[in-house]
Amino acid sequence: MTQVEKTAGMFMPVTIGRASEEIVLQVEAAVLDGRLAPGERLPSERDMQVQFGAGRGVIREAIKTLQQKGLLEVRKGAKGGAFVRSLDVAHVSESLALFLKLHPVNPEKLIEFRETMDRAITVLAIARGSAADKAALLAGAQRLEALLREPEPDLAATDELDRALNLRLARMAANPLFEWVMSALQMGFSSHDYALYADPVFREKAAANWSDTAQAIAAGEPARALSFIGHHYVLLRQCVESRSERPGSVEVPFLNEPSD
Amino acid sequence: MTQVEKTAGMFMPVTIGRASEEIVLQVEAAVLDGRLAPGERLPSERDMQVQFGAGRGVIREAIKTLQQKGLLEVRKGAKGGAFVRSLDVAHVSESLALFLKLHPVNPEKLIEFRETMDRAITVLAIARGSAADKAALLAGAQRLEALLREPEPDLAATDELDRALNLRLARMAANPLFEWVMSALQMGFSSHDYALYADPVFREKAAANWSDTAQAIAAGEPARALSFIGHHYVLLRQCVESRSERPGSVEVPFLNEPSD
DNA sequence: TGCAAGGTAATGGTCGTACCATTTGGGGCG
DNA sequence: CGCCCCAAATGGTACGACCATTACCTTGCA
Repeated sequence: MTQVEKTAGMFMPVTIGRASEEIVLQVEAAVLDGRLAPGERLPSERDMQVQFGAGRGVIREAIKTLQQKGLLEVRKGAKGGAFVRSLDVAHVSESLALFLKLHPVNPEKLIEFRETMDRAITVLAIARGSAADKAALLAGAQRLEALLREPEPDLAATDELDRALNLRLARMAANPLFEWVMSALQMGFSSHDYALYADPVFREKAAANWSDTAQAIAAGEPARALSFIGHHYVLLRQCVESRSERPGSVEVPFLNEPSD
Repeated sequence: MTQVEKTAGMFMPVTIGRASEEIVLQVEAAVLDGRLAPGERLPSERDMQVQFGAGRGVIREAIKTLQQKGLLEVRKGAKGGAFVRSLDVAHVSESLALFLKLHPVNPEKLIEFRETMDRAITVLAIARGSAADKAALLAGAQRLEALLREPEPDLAATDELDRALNLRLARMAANPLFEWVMSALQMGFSSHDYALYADPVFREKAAANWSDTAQAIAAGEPARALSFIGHHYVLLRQCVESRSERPGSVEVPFLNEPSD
């Protein structure tokens, strides 16, 4: 390594307390104030071992922490190493999603919250979404409807498409905070919509309603769109309530284990 | 360790891919489906080394990751070890704060999101909040107004009180999701509010408006309350815009470092 | 000359061992 | 009976070795 490291002198040997925490703080500070930009590469573990005056295990633990924080991305092999990463909103959503998985909420509360978000997002998306976005949303909704009208719908595929559509809609709102929350909600719980599409009674109505909603959005008709959204959540509430009336598997209602 | 570990047979030796990731997944799964409850202690690193059939470094890296996720808390010394922790919303806040530091979102987006939440919360709080809650909210708002009318207001105190009022309002909505999301975003908001209360021009109006809002909520008048909330955000927008017009200290606008 | 195959060096991933630092708890001594 | 000190448990750190993967370069063949 004859090439001069940019990070030469950027880091101080650690002396106090938990060494790895100290390293995390130093690197994090360097990223936050721009001394390290996204895409830049940190020295190799063995070089940092020298710069920080610490053992390699400590360096690796610090990198692991920073990786988990979403600040670093690690590639192996020659020209590999730890690279500064531009933290994306999905990472923050994961954090919230994990929290939500550990704190089960009443389905009604979840529906209430989602409906609130959905209404706000829809209005914003109509105002800000591009024509291409709206066309794509409509096409997706119609594809979802087609999938759901098949005699034996692929629920995994429809669930996935439903998620993608919701996420696209949130993105059209052009406000990362809405995107963050919706994305977290999707990661945190998902089986409501899944259940909605699982029931053949609700499936068709919900599918048609999605298309209607997308059409209203594409046409720039917020009032119509909000009506359809209201309809969607009426269906969802009916579906959830009808399931909770039936005994059996009521105890663990809406948290699906990501079984792998 | 003659005592039988509860975790005996709970974990499988790792064989595939990145070993530490595999361990993280196994422990996370155990926590998520309740096999490991908050407060419980995992085996010692040396024991897990045997259970997972991996080196100690790998175990430690997995623990570090889980610690960073907020799922574990590590204590050293005898009777120490890794303990399952009940993930709190503050952890999500940290994650979001880091994101906001790296991707400063337009203050307008922040305000937009918050206004949406606030309107929904207000309507719910009026419908569901107890009389005692409403009285306490009103009393707090009036105390805030009194504090802000002093010639030299204690901005730290008013900021704290404002925070408490917002949190109380969110709690009155009786939907934990609103409360969590508002909590997670508190620190993104706080410097805006700080600016609002720091400016003597806006201070008085905002203070009076808080009281008006609380009064409308206490009186069960949603339309009035929403009008006042609209007024609040008009003020906030004016304040932010007037600050962004003035050069100087615009670079570091709204995130205050939680220095500890 | 061009391209493909194999070698080589850089680098993260894993393992093992040894030792240090901290905390708990109990046993011995006053 | 109470205080102090030592021993055990356990996380924290260091060092060294080797493996696996990857990018790059050299060599040799067409």
